[in-house]
Amino acid sequence: MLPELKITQLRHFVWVAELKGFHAAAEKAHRTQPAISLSIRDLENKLGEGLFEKRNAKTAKTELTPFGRYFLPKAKELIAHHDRVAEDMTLLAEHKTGHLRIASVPSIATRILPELLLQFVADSPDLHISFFDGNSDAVIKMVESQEVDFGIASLFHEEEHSDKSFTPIWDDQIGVVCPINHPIAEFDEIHWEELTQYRLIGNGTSRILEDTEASPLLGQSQFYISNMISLIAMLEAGFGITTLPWYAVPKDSQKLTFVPLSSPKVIRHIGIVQMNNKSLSPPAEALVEFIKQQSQDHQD
Amino acid sequence: MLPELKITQLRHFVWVAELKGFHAAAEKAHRTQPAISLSIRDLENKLGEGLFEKRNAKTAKTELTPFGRYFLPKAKELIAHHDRVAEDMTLLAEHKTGHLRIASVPSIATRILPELLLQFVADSPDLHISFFDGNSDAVIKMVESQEVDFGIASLFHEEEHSDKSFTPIWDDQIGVVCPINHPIAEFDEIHWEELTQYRLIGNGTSRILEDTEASPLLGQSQFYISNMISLIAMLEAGFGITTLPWYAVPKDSQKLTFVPLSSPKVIRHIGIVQMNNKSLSPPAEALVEFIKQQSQDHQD
DNA sequence: TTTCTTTGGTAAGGAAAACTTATCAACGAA
DNA sequence: TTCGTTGATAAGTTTTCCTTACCAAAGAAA
Repeated sequence: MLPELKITQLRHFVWVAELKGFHAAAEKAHRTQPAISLSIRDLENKLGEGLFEKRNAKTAKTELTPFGRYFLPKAKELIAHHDRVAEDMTLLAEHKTGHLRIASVPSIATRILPELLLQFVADSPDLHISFFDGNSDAVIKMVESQEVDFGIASLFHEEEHSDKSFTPIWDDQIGVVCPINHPIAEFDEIHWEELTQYRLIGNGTSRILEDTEASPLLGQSQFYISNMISLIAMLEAGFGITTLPWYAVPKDSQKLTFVPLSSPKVIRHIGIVQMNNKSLSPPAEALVEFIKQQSQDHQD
Repeated sequence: MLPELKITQLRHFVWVAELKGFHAAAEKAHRTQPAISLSIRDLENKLGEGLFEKRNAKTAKTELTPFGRYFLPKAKELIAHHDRVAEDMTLLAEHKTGHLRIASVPSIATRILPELLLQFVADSPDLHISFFDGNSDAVIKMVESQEVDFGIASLFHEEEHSDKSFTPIWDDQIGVVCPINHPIAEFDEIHWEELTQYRLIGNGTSRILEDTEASPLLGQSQFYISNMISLIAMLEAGFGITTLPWYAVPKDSQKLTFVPLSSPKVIRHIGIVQMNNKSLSPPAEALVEFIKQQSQDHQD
């Protein structure tokens, strides 16, 4: 019942009106002049009224009818609205804008994400990012409840989470962290049994060793420190040694060093967790791609 | 560079989203389901991002992606805006709304226009009308300066006004107005020379007779009254008689009667004056058409 | 389980819309 | 007058859109 006005037609109309000529408008539209003529005529038919003064008669200038004059600002507004929406959506699709929510385990959150996000955000000034951290279980829970677009976690058992998918990105090897002047600091790698003679401090990541041959180490620990800051302080004070995944070791520590465990060689796969049937928002998708790309580059 | 979103496509998208299905949307759009599928796919390609969750996979329900969810309200707004504009313009073209300015000579203004406008406005509740009256010269001036959309006037000499067009509507015959008990009230028509024996009052319309054989009458007039109300009062008081065009005679006078002049038979053509190269606004055009139609009907 | 029904996606052909080239008439300027 | 410009018009082609016919997947019912 209502006519369906095409944005293109409105543009033609506005151009003819503002450039005062069909030829000029045609050039601007990258069309030929008859195309514009027909487009305008069609628009006039749809609206049921002439937009320009009868142009076959002796009139020289292309001039709007009162009806056309009334229509012009409305057409311009509608075009502007359309362009605003189109631009918004395009920017969003190109992840230049939007809101991104992610959750990550602390190790990646502190060691990897900061500079990675910095790079990612560089050409997306309007992108808002909400960031949460927690252990892998917490991260997975947030993915499940869709509080976040995706999560970065380890300890992922596909059997228990058939509704989610896991894409491994980082291989995080467990090793021993000790002061640089500690005897084992010289080692290139170390066997778990060699640790028994030292004071081992347990921490939140220790349970990774639970199902390995090194599990006896866990019972041996006299100290358990869950807070990472405190743990590092204790280690730096020479209080003892601990096992940690590589990415959980502070990057710039002058006083600590990392020696990989050769046996058991425990590799913790950390990667991206997302819901299977939910596709990601464009910025989220873009970040995931960016992460994959970056980790690829770093491996080469 | 920016994609050009078609309103139709947006409608399809909104329908699929709100009716939660392509089939339902297809029915609403009076299209087949594949048409909707293709329309949505095209829209997705334009935006560069999926709007609905991948539907080939095991997902049952038609569900929006986050991107689609974000787009939905914007699409609805844009459609609403479009419809508002389309409706506005359609109403305007159908003269259901708008602003109409006309000028008319008093005779038509008082005798014809009131009930004619009443009829015309009946189905156009939002139509605003500005009305001016004046003698023919004044009316034509207002048309020239485009203060009014068109004018209703007589005394039109095409030679002097080649930039305007005149459409005669009413034929207004000059006659004698006298009290009903006056001797000439009995006549069916009258010759100008028969008037010389009575006291003739001149008025604003008298100069119509200037170029006719009856011009001697003008010099004979002892009284001249320009104001119509006063003139009528004088006539009703039996002070004398006058010549007037038929349409200038008060319609419902109980005390006066009109006797046409048979010689000279002076017919004053009253009609519509408008600019040649300016087309009328839709309501103006509609009123002109309405007037033509009405006068036609009344003649039959 | 198998079958039926519903979902939407895909392919191929045809109708409709949009655009092109070629041409025309009208007007203004040189 | 002639030329250069305006936009309208006709005919034909390209592109877009839509249709019919068919398919695969998944949920419901037998």
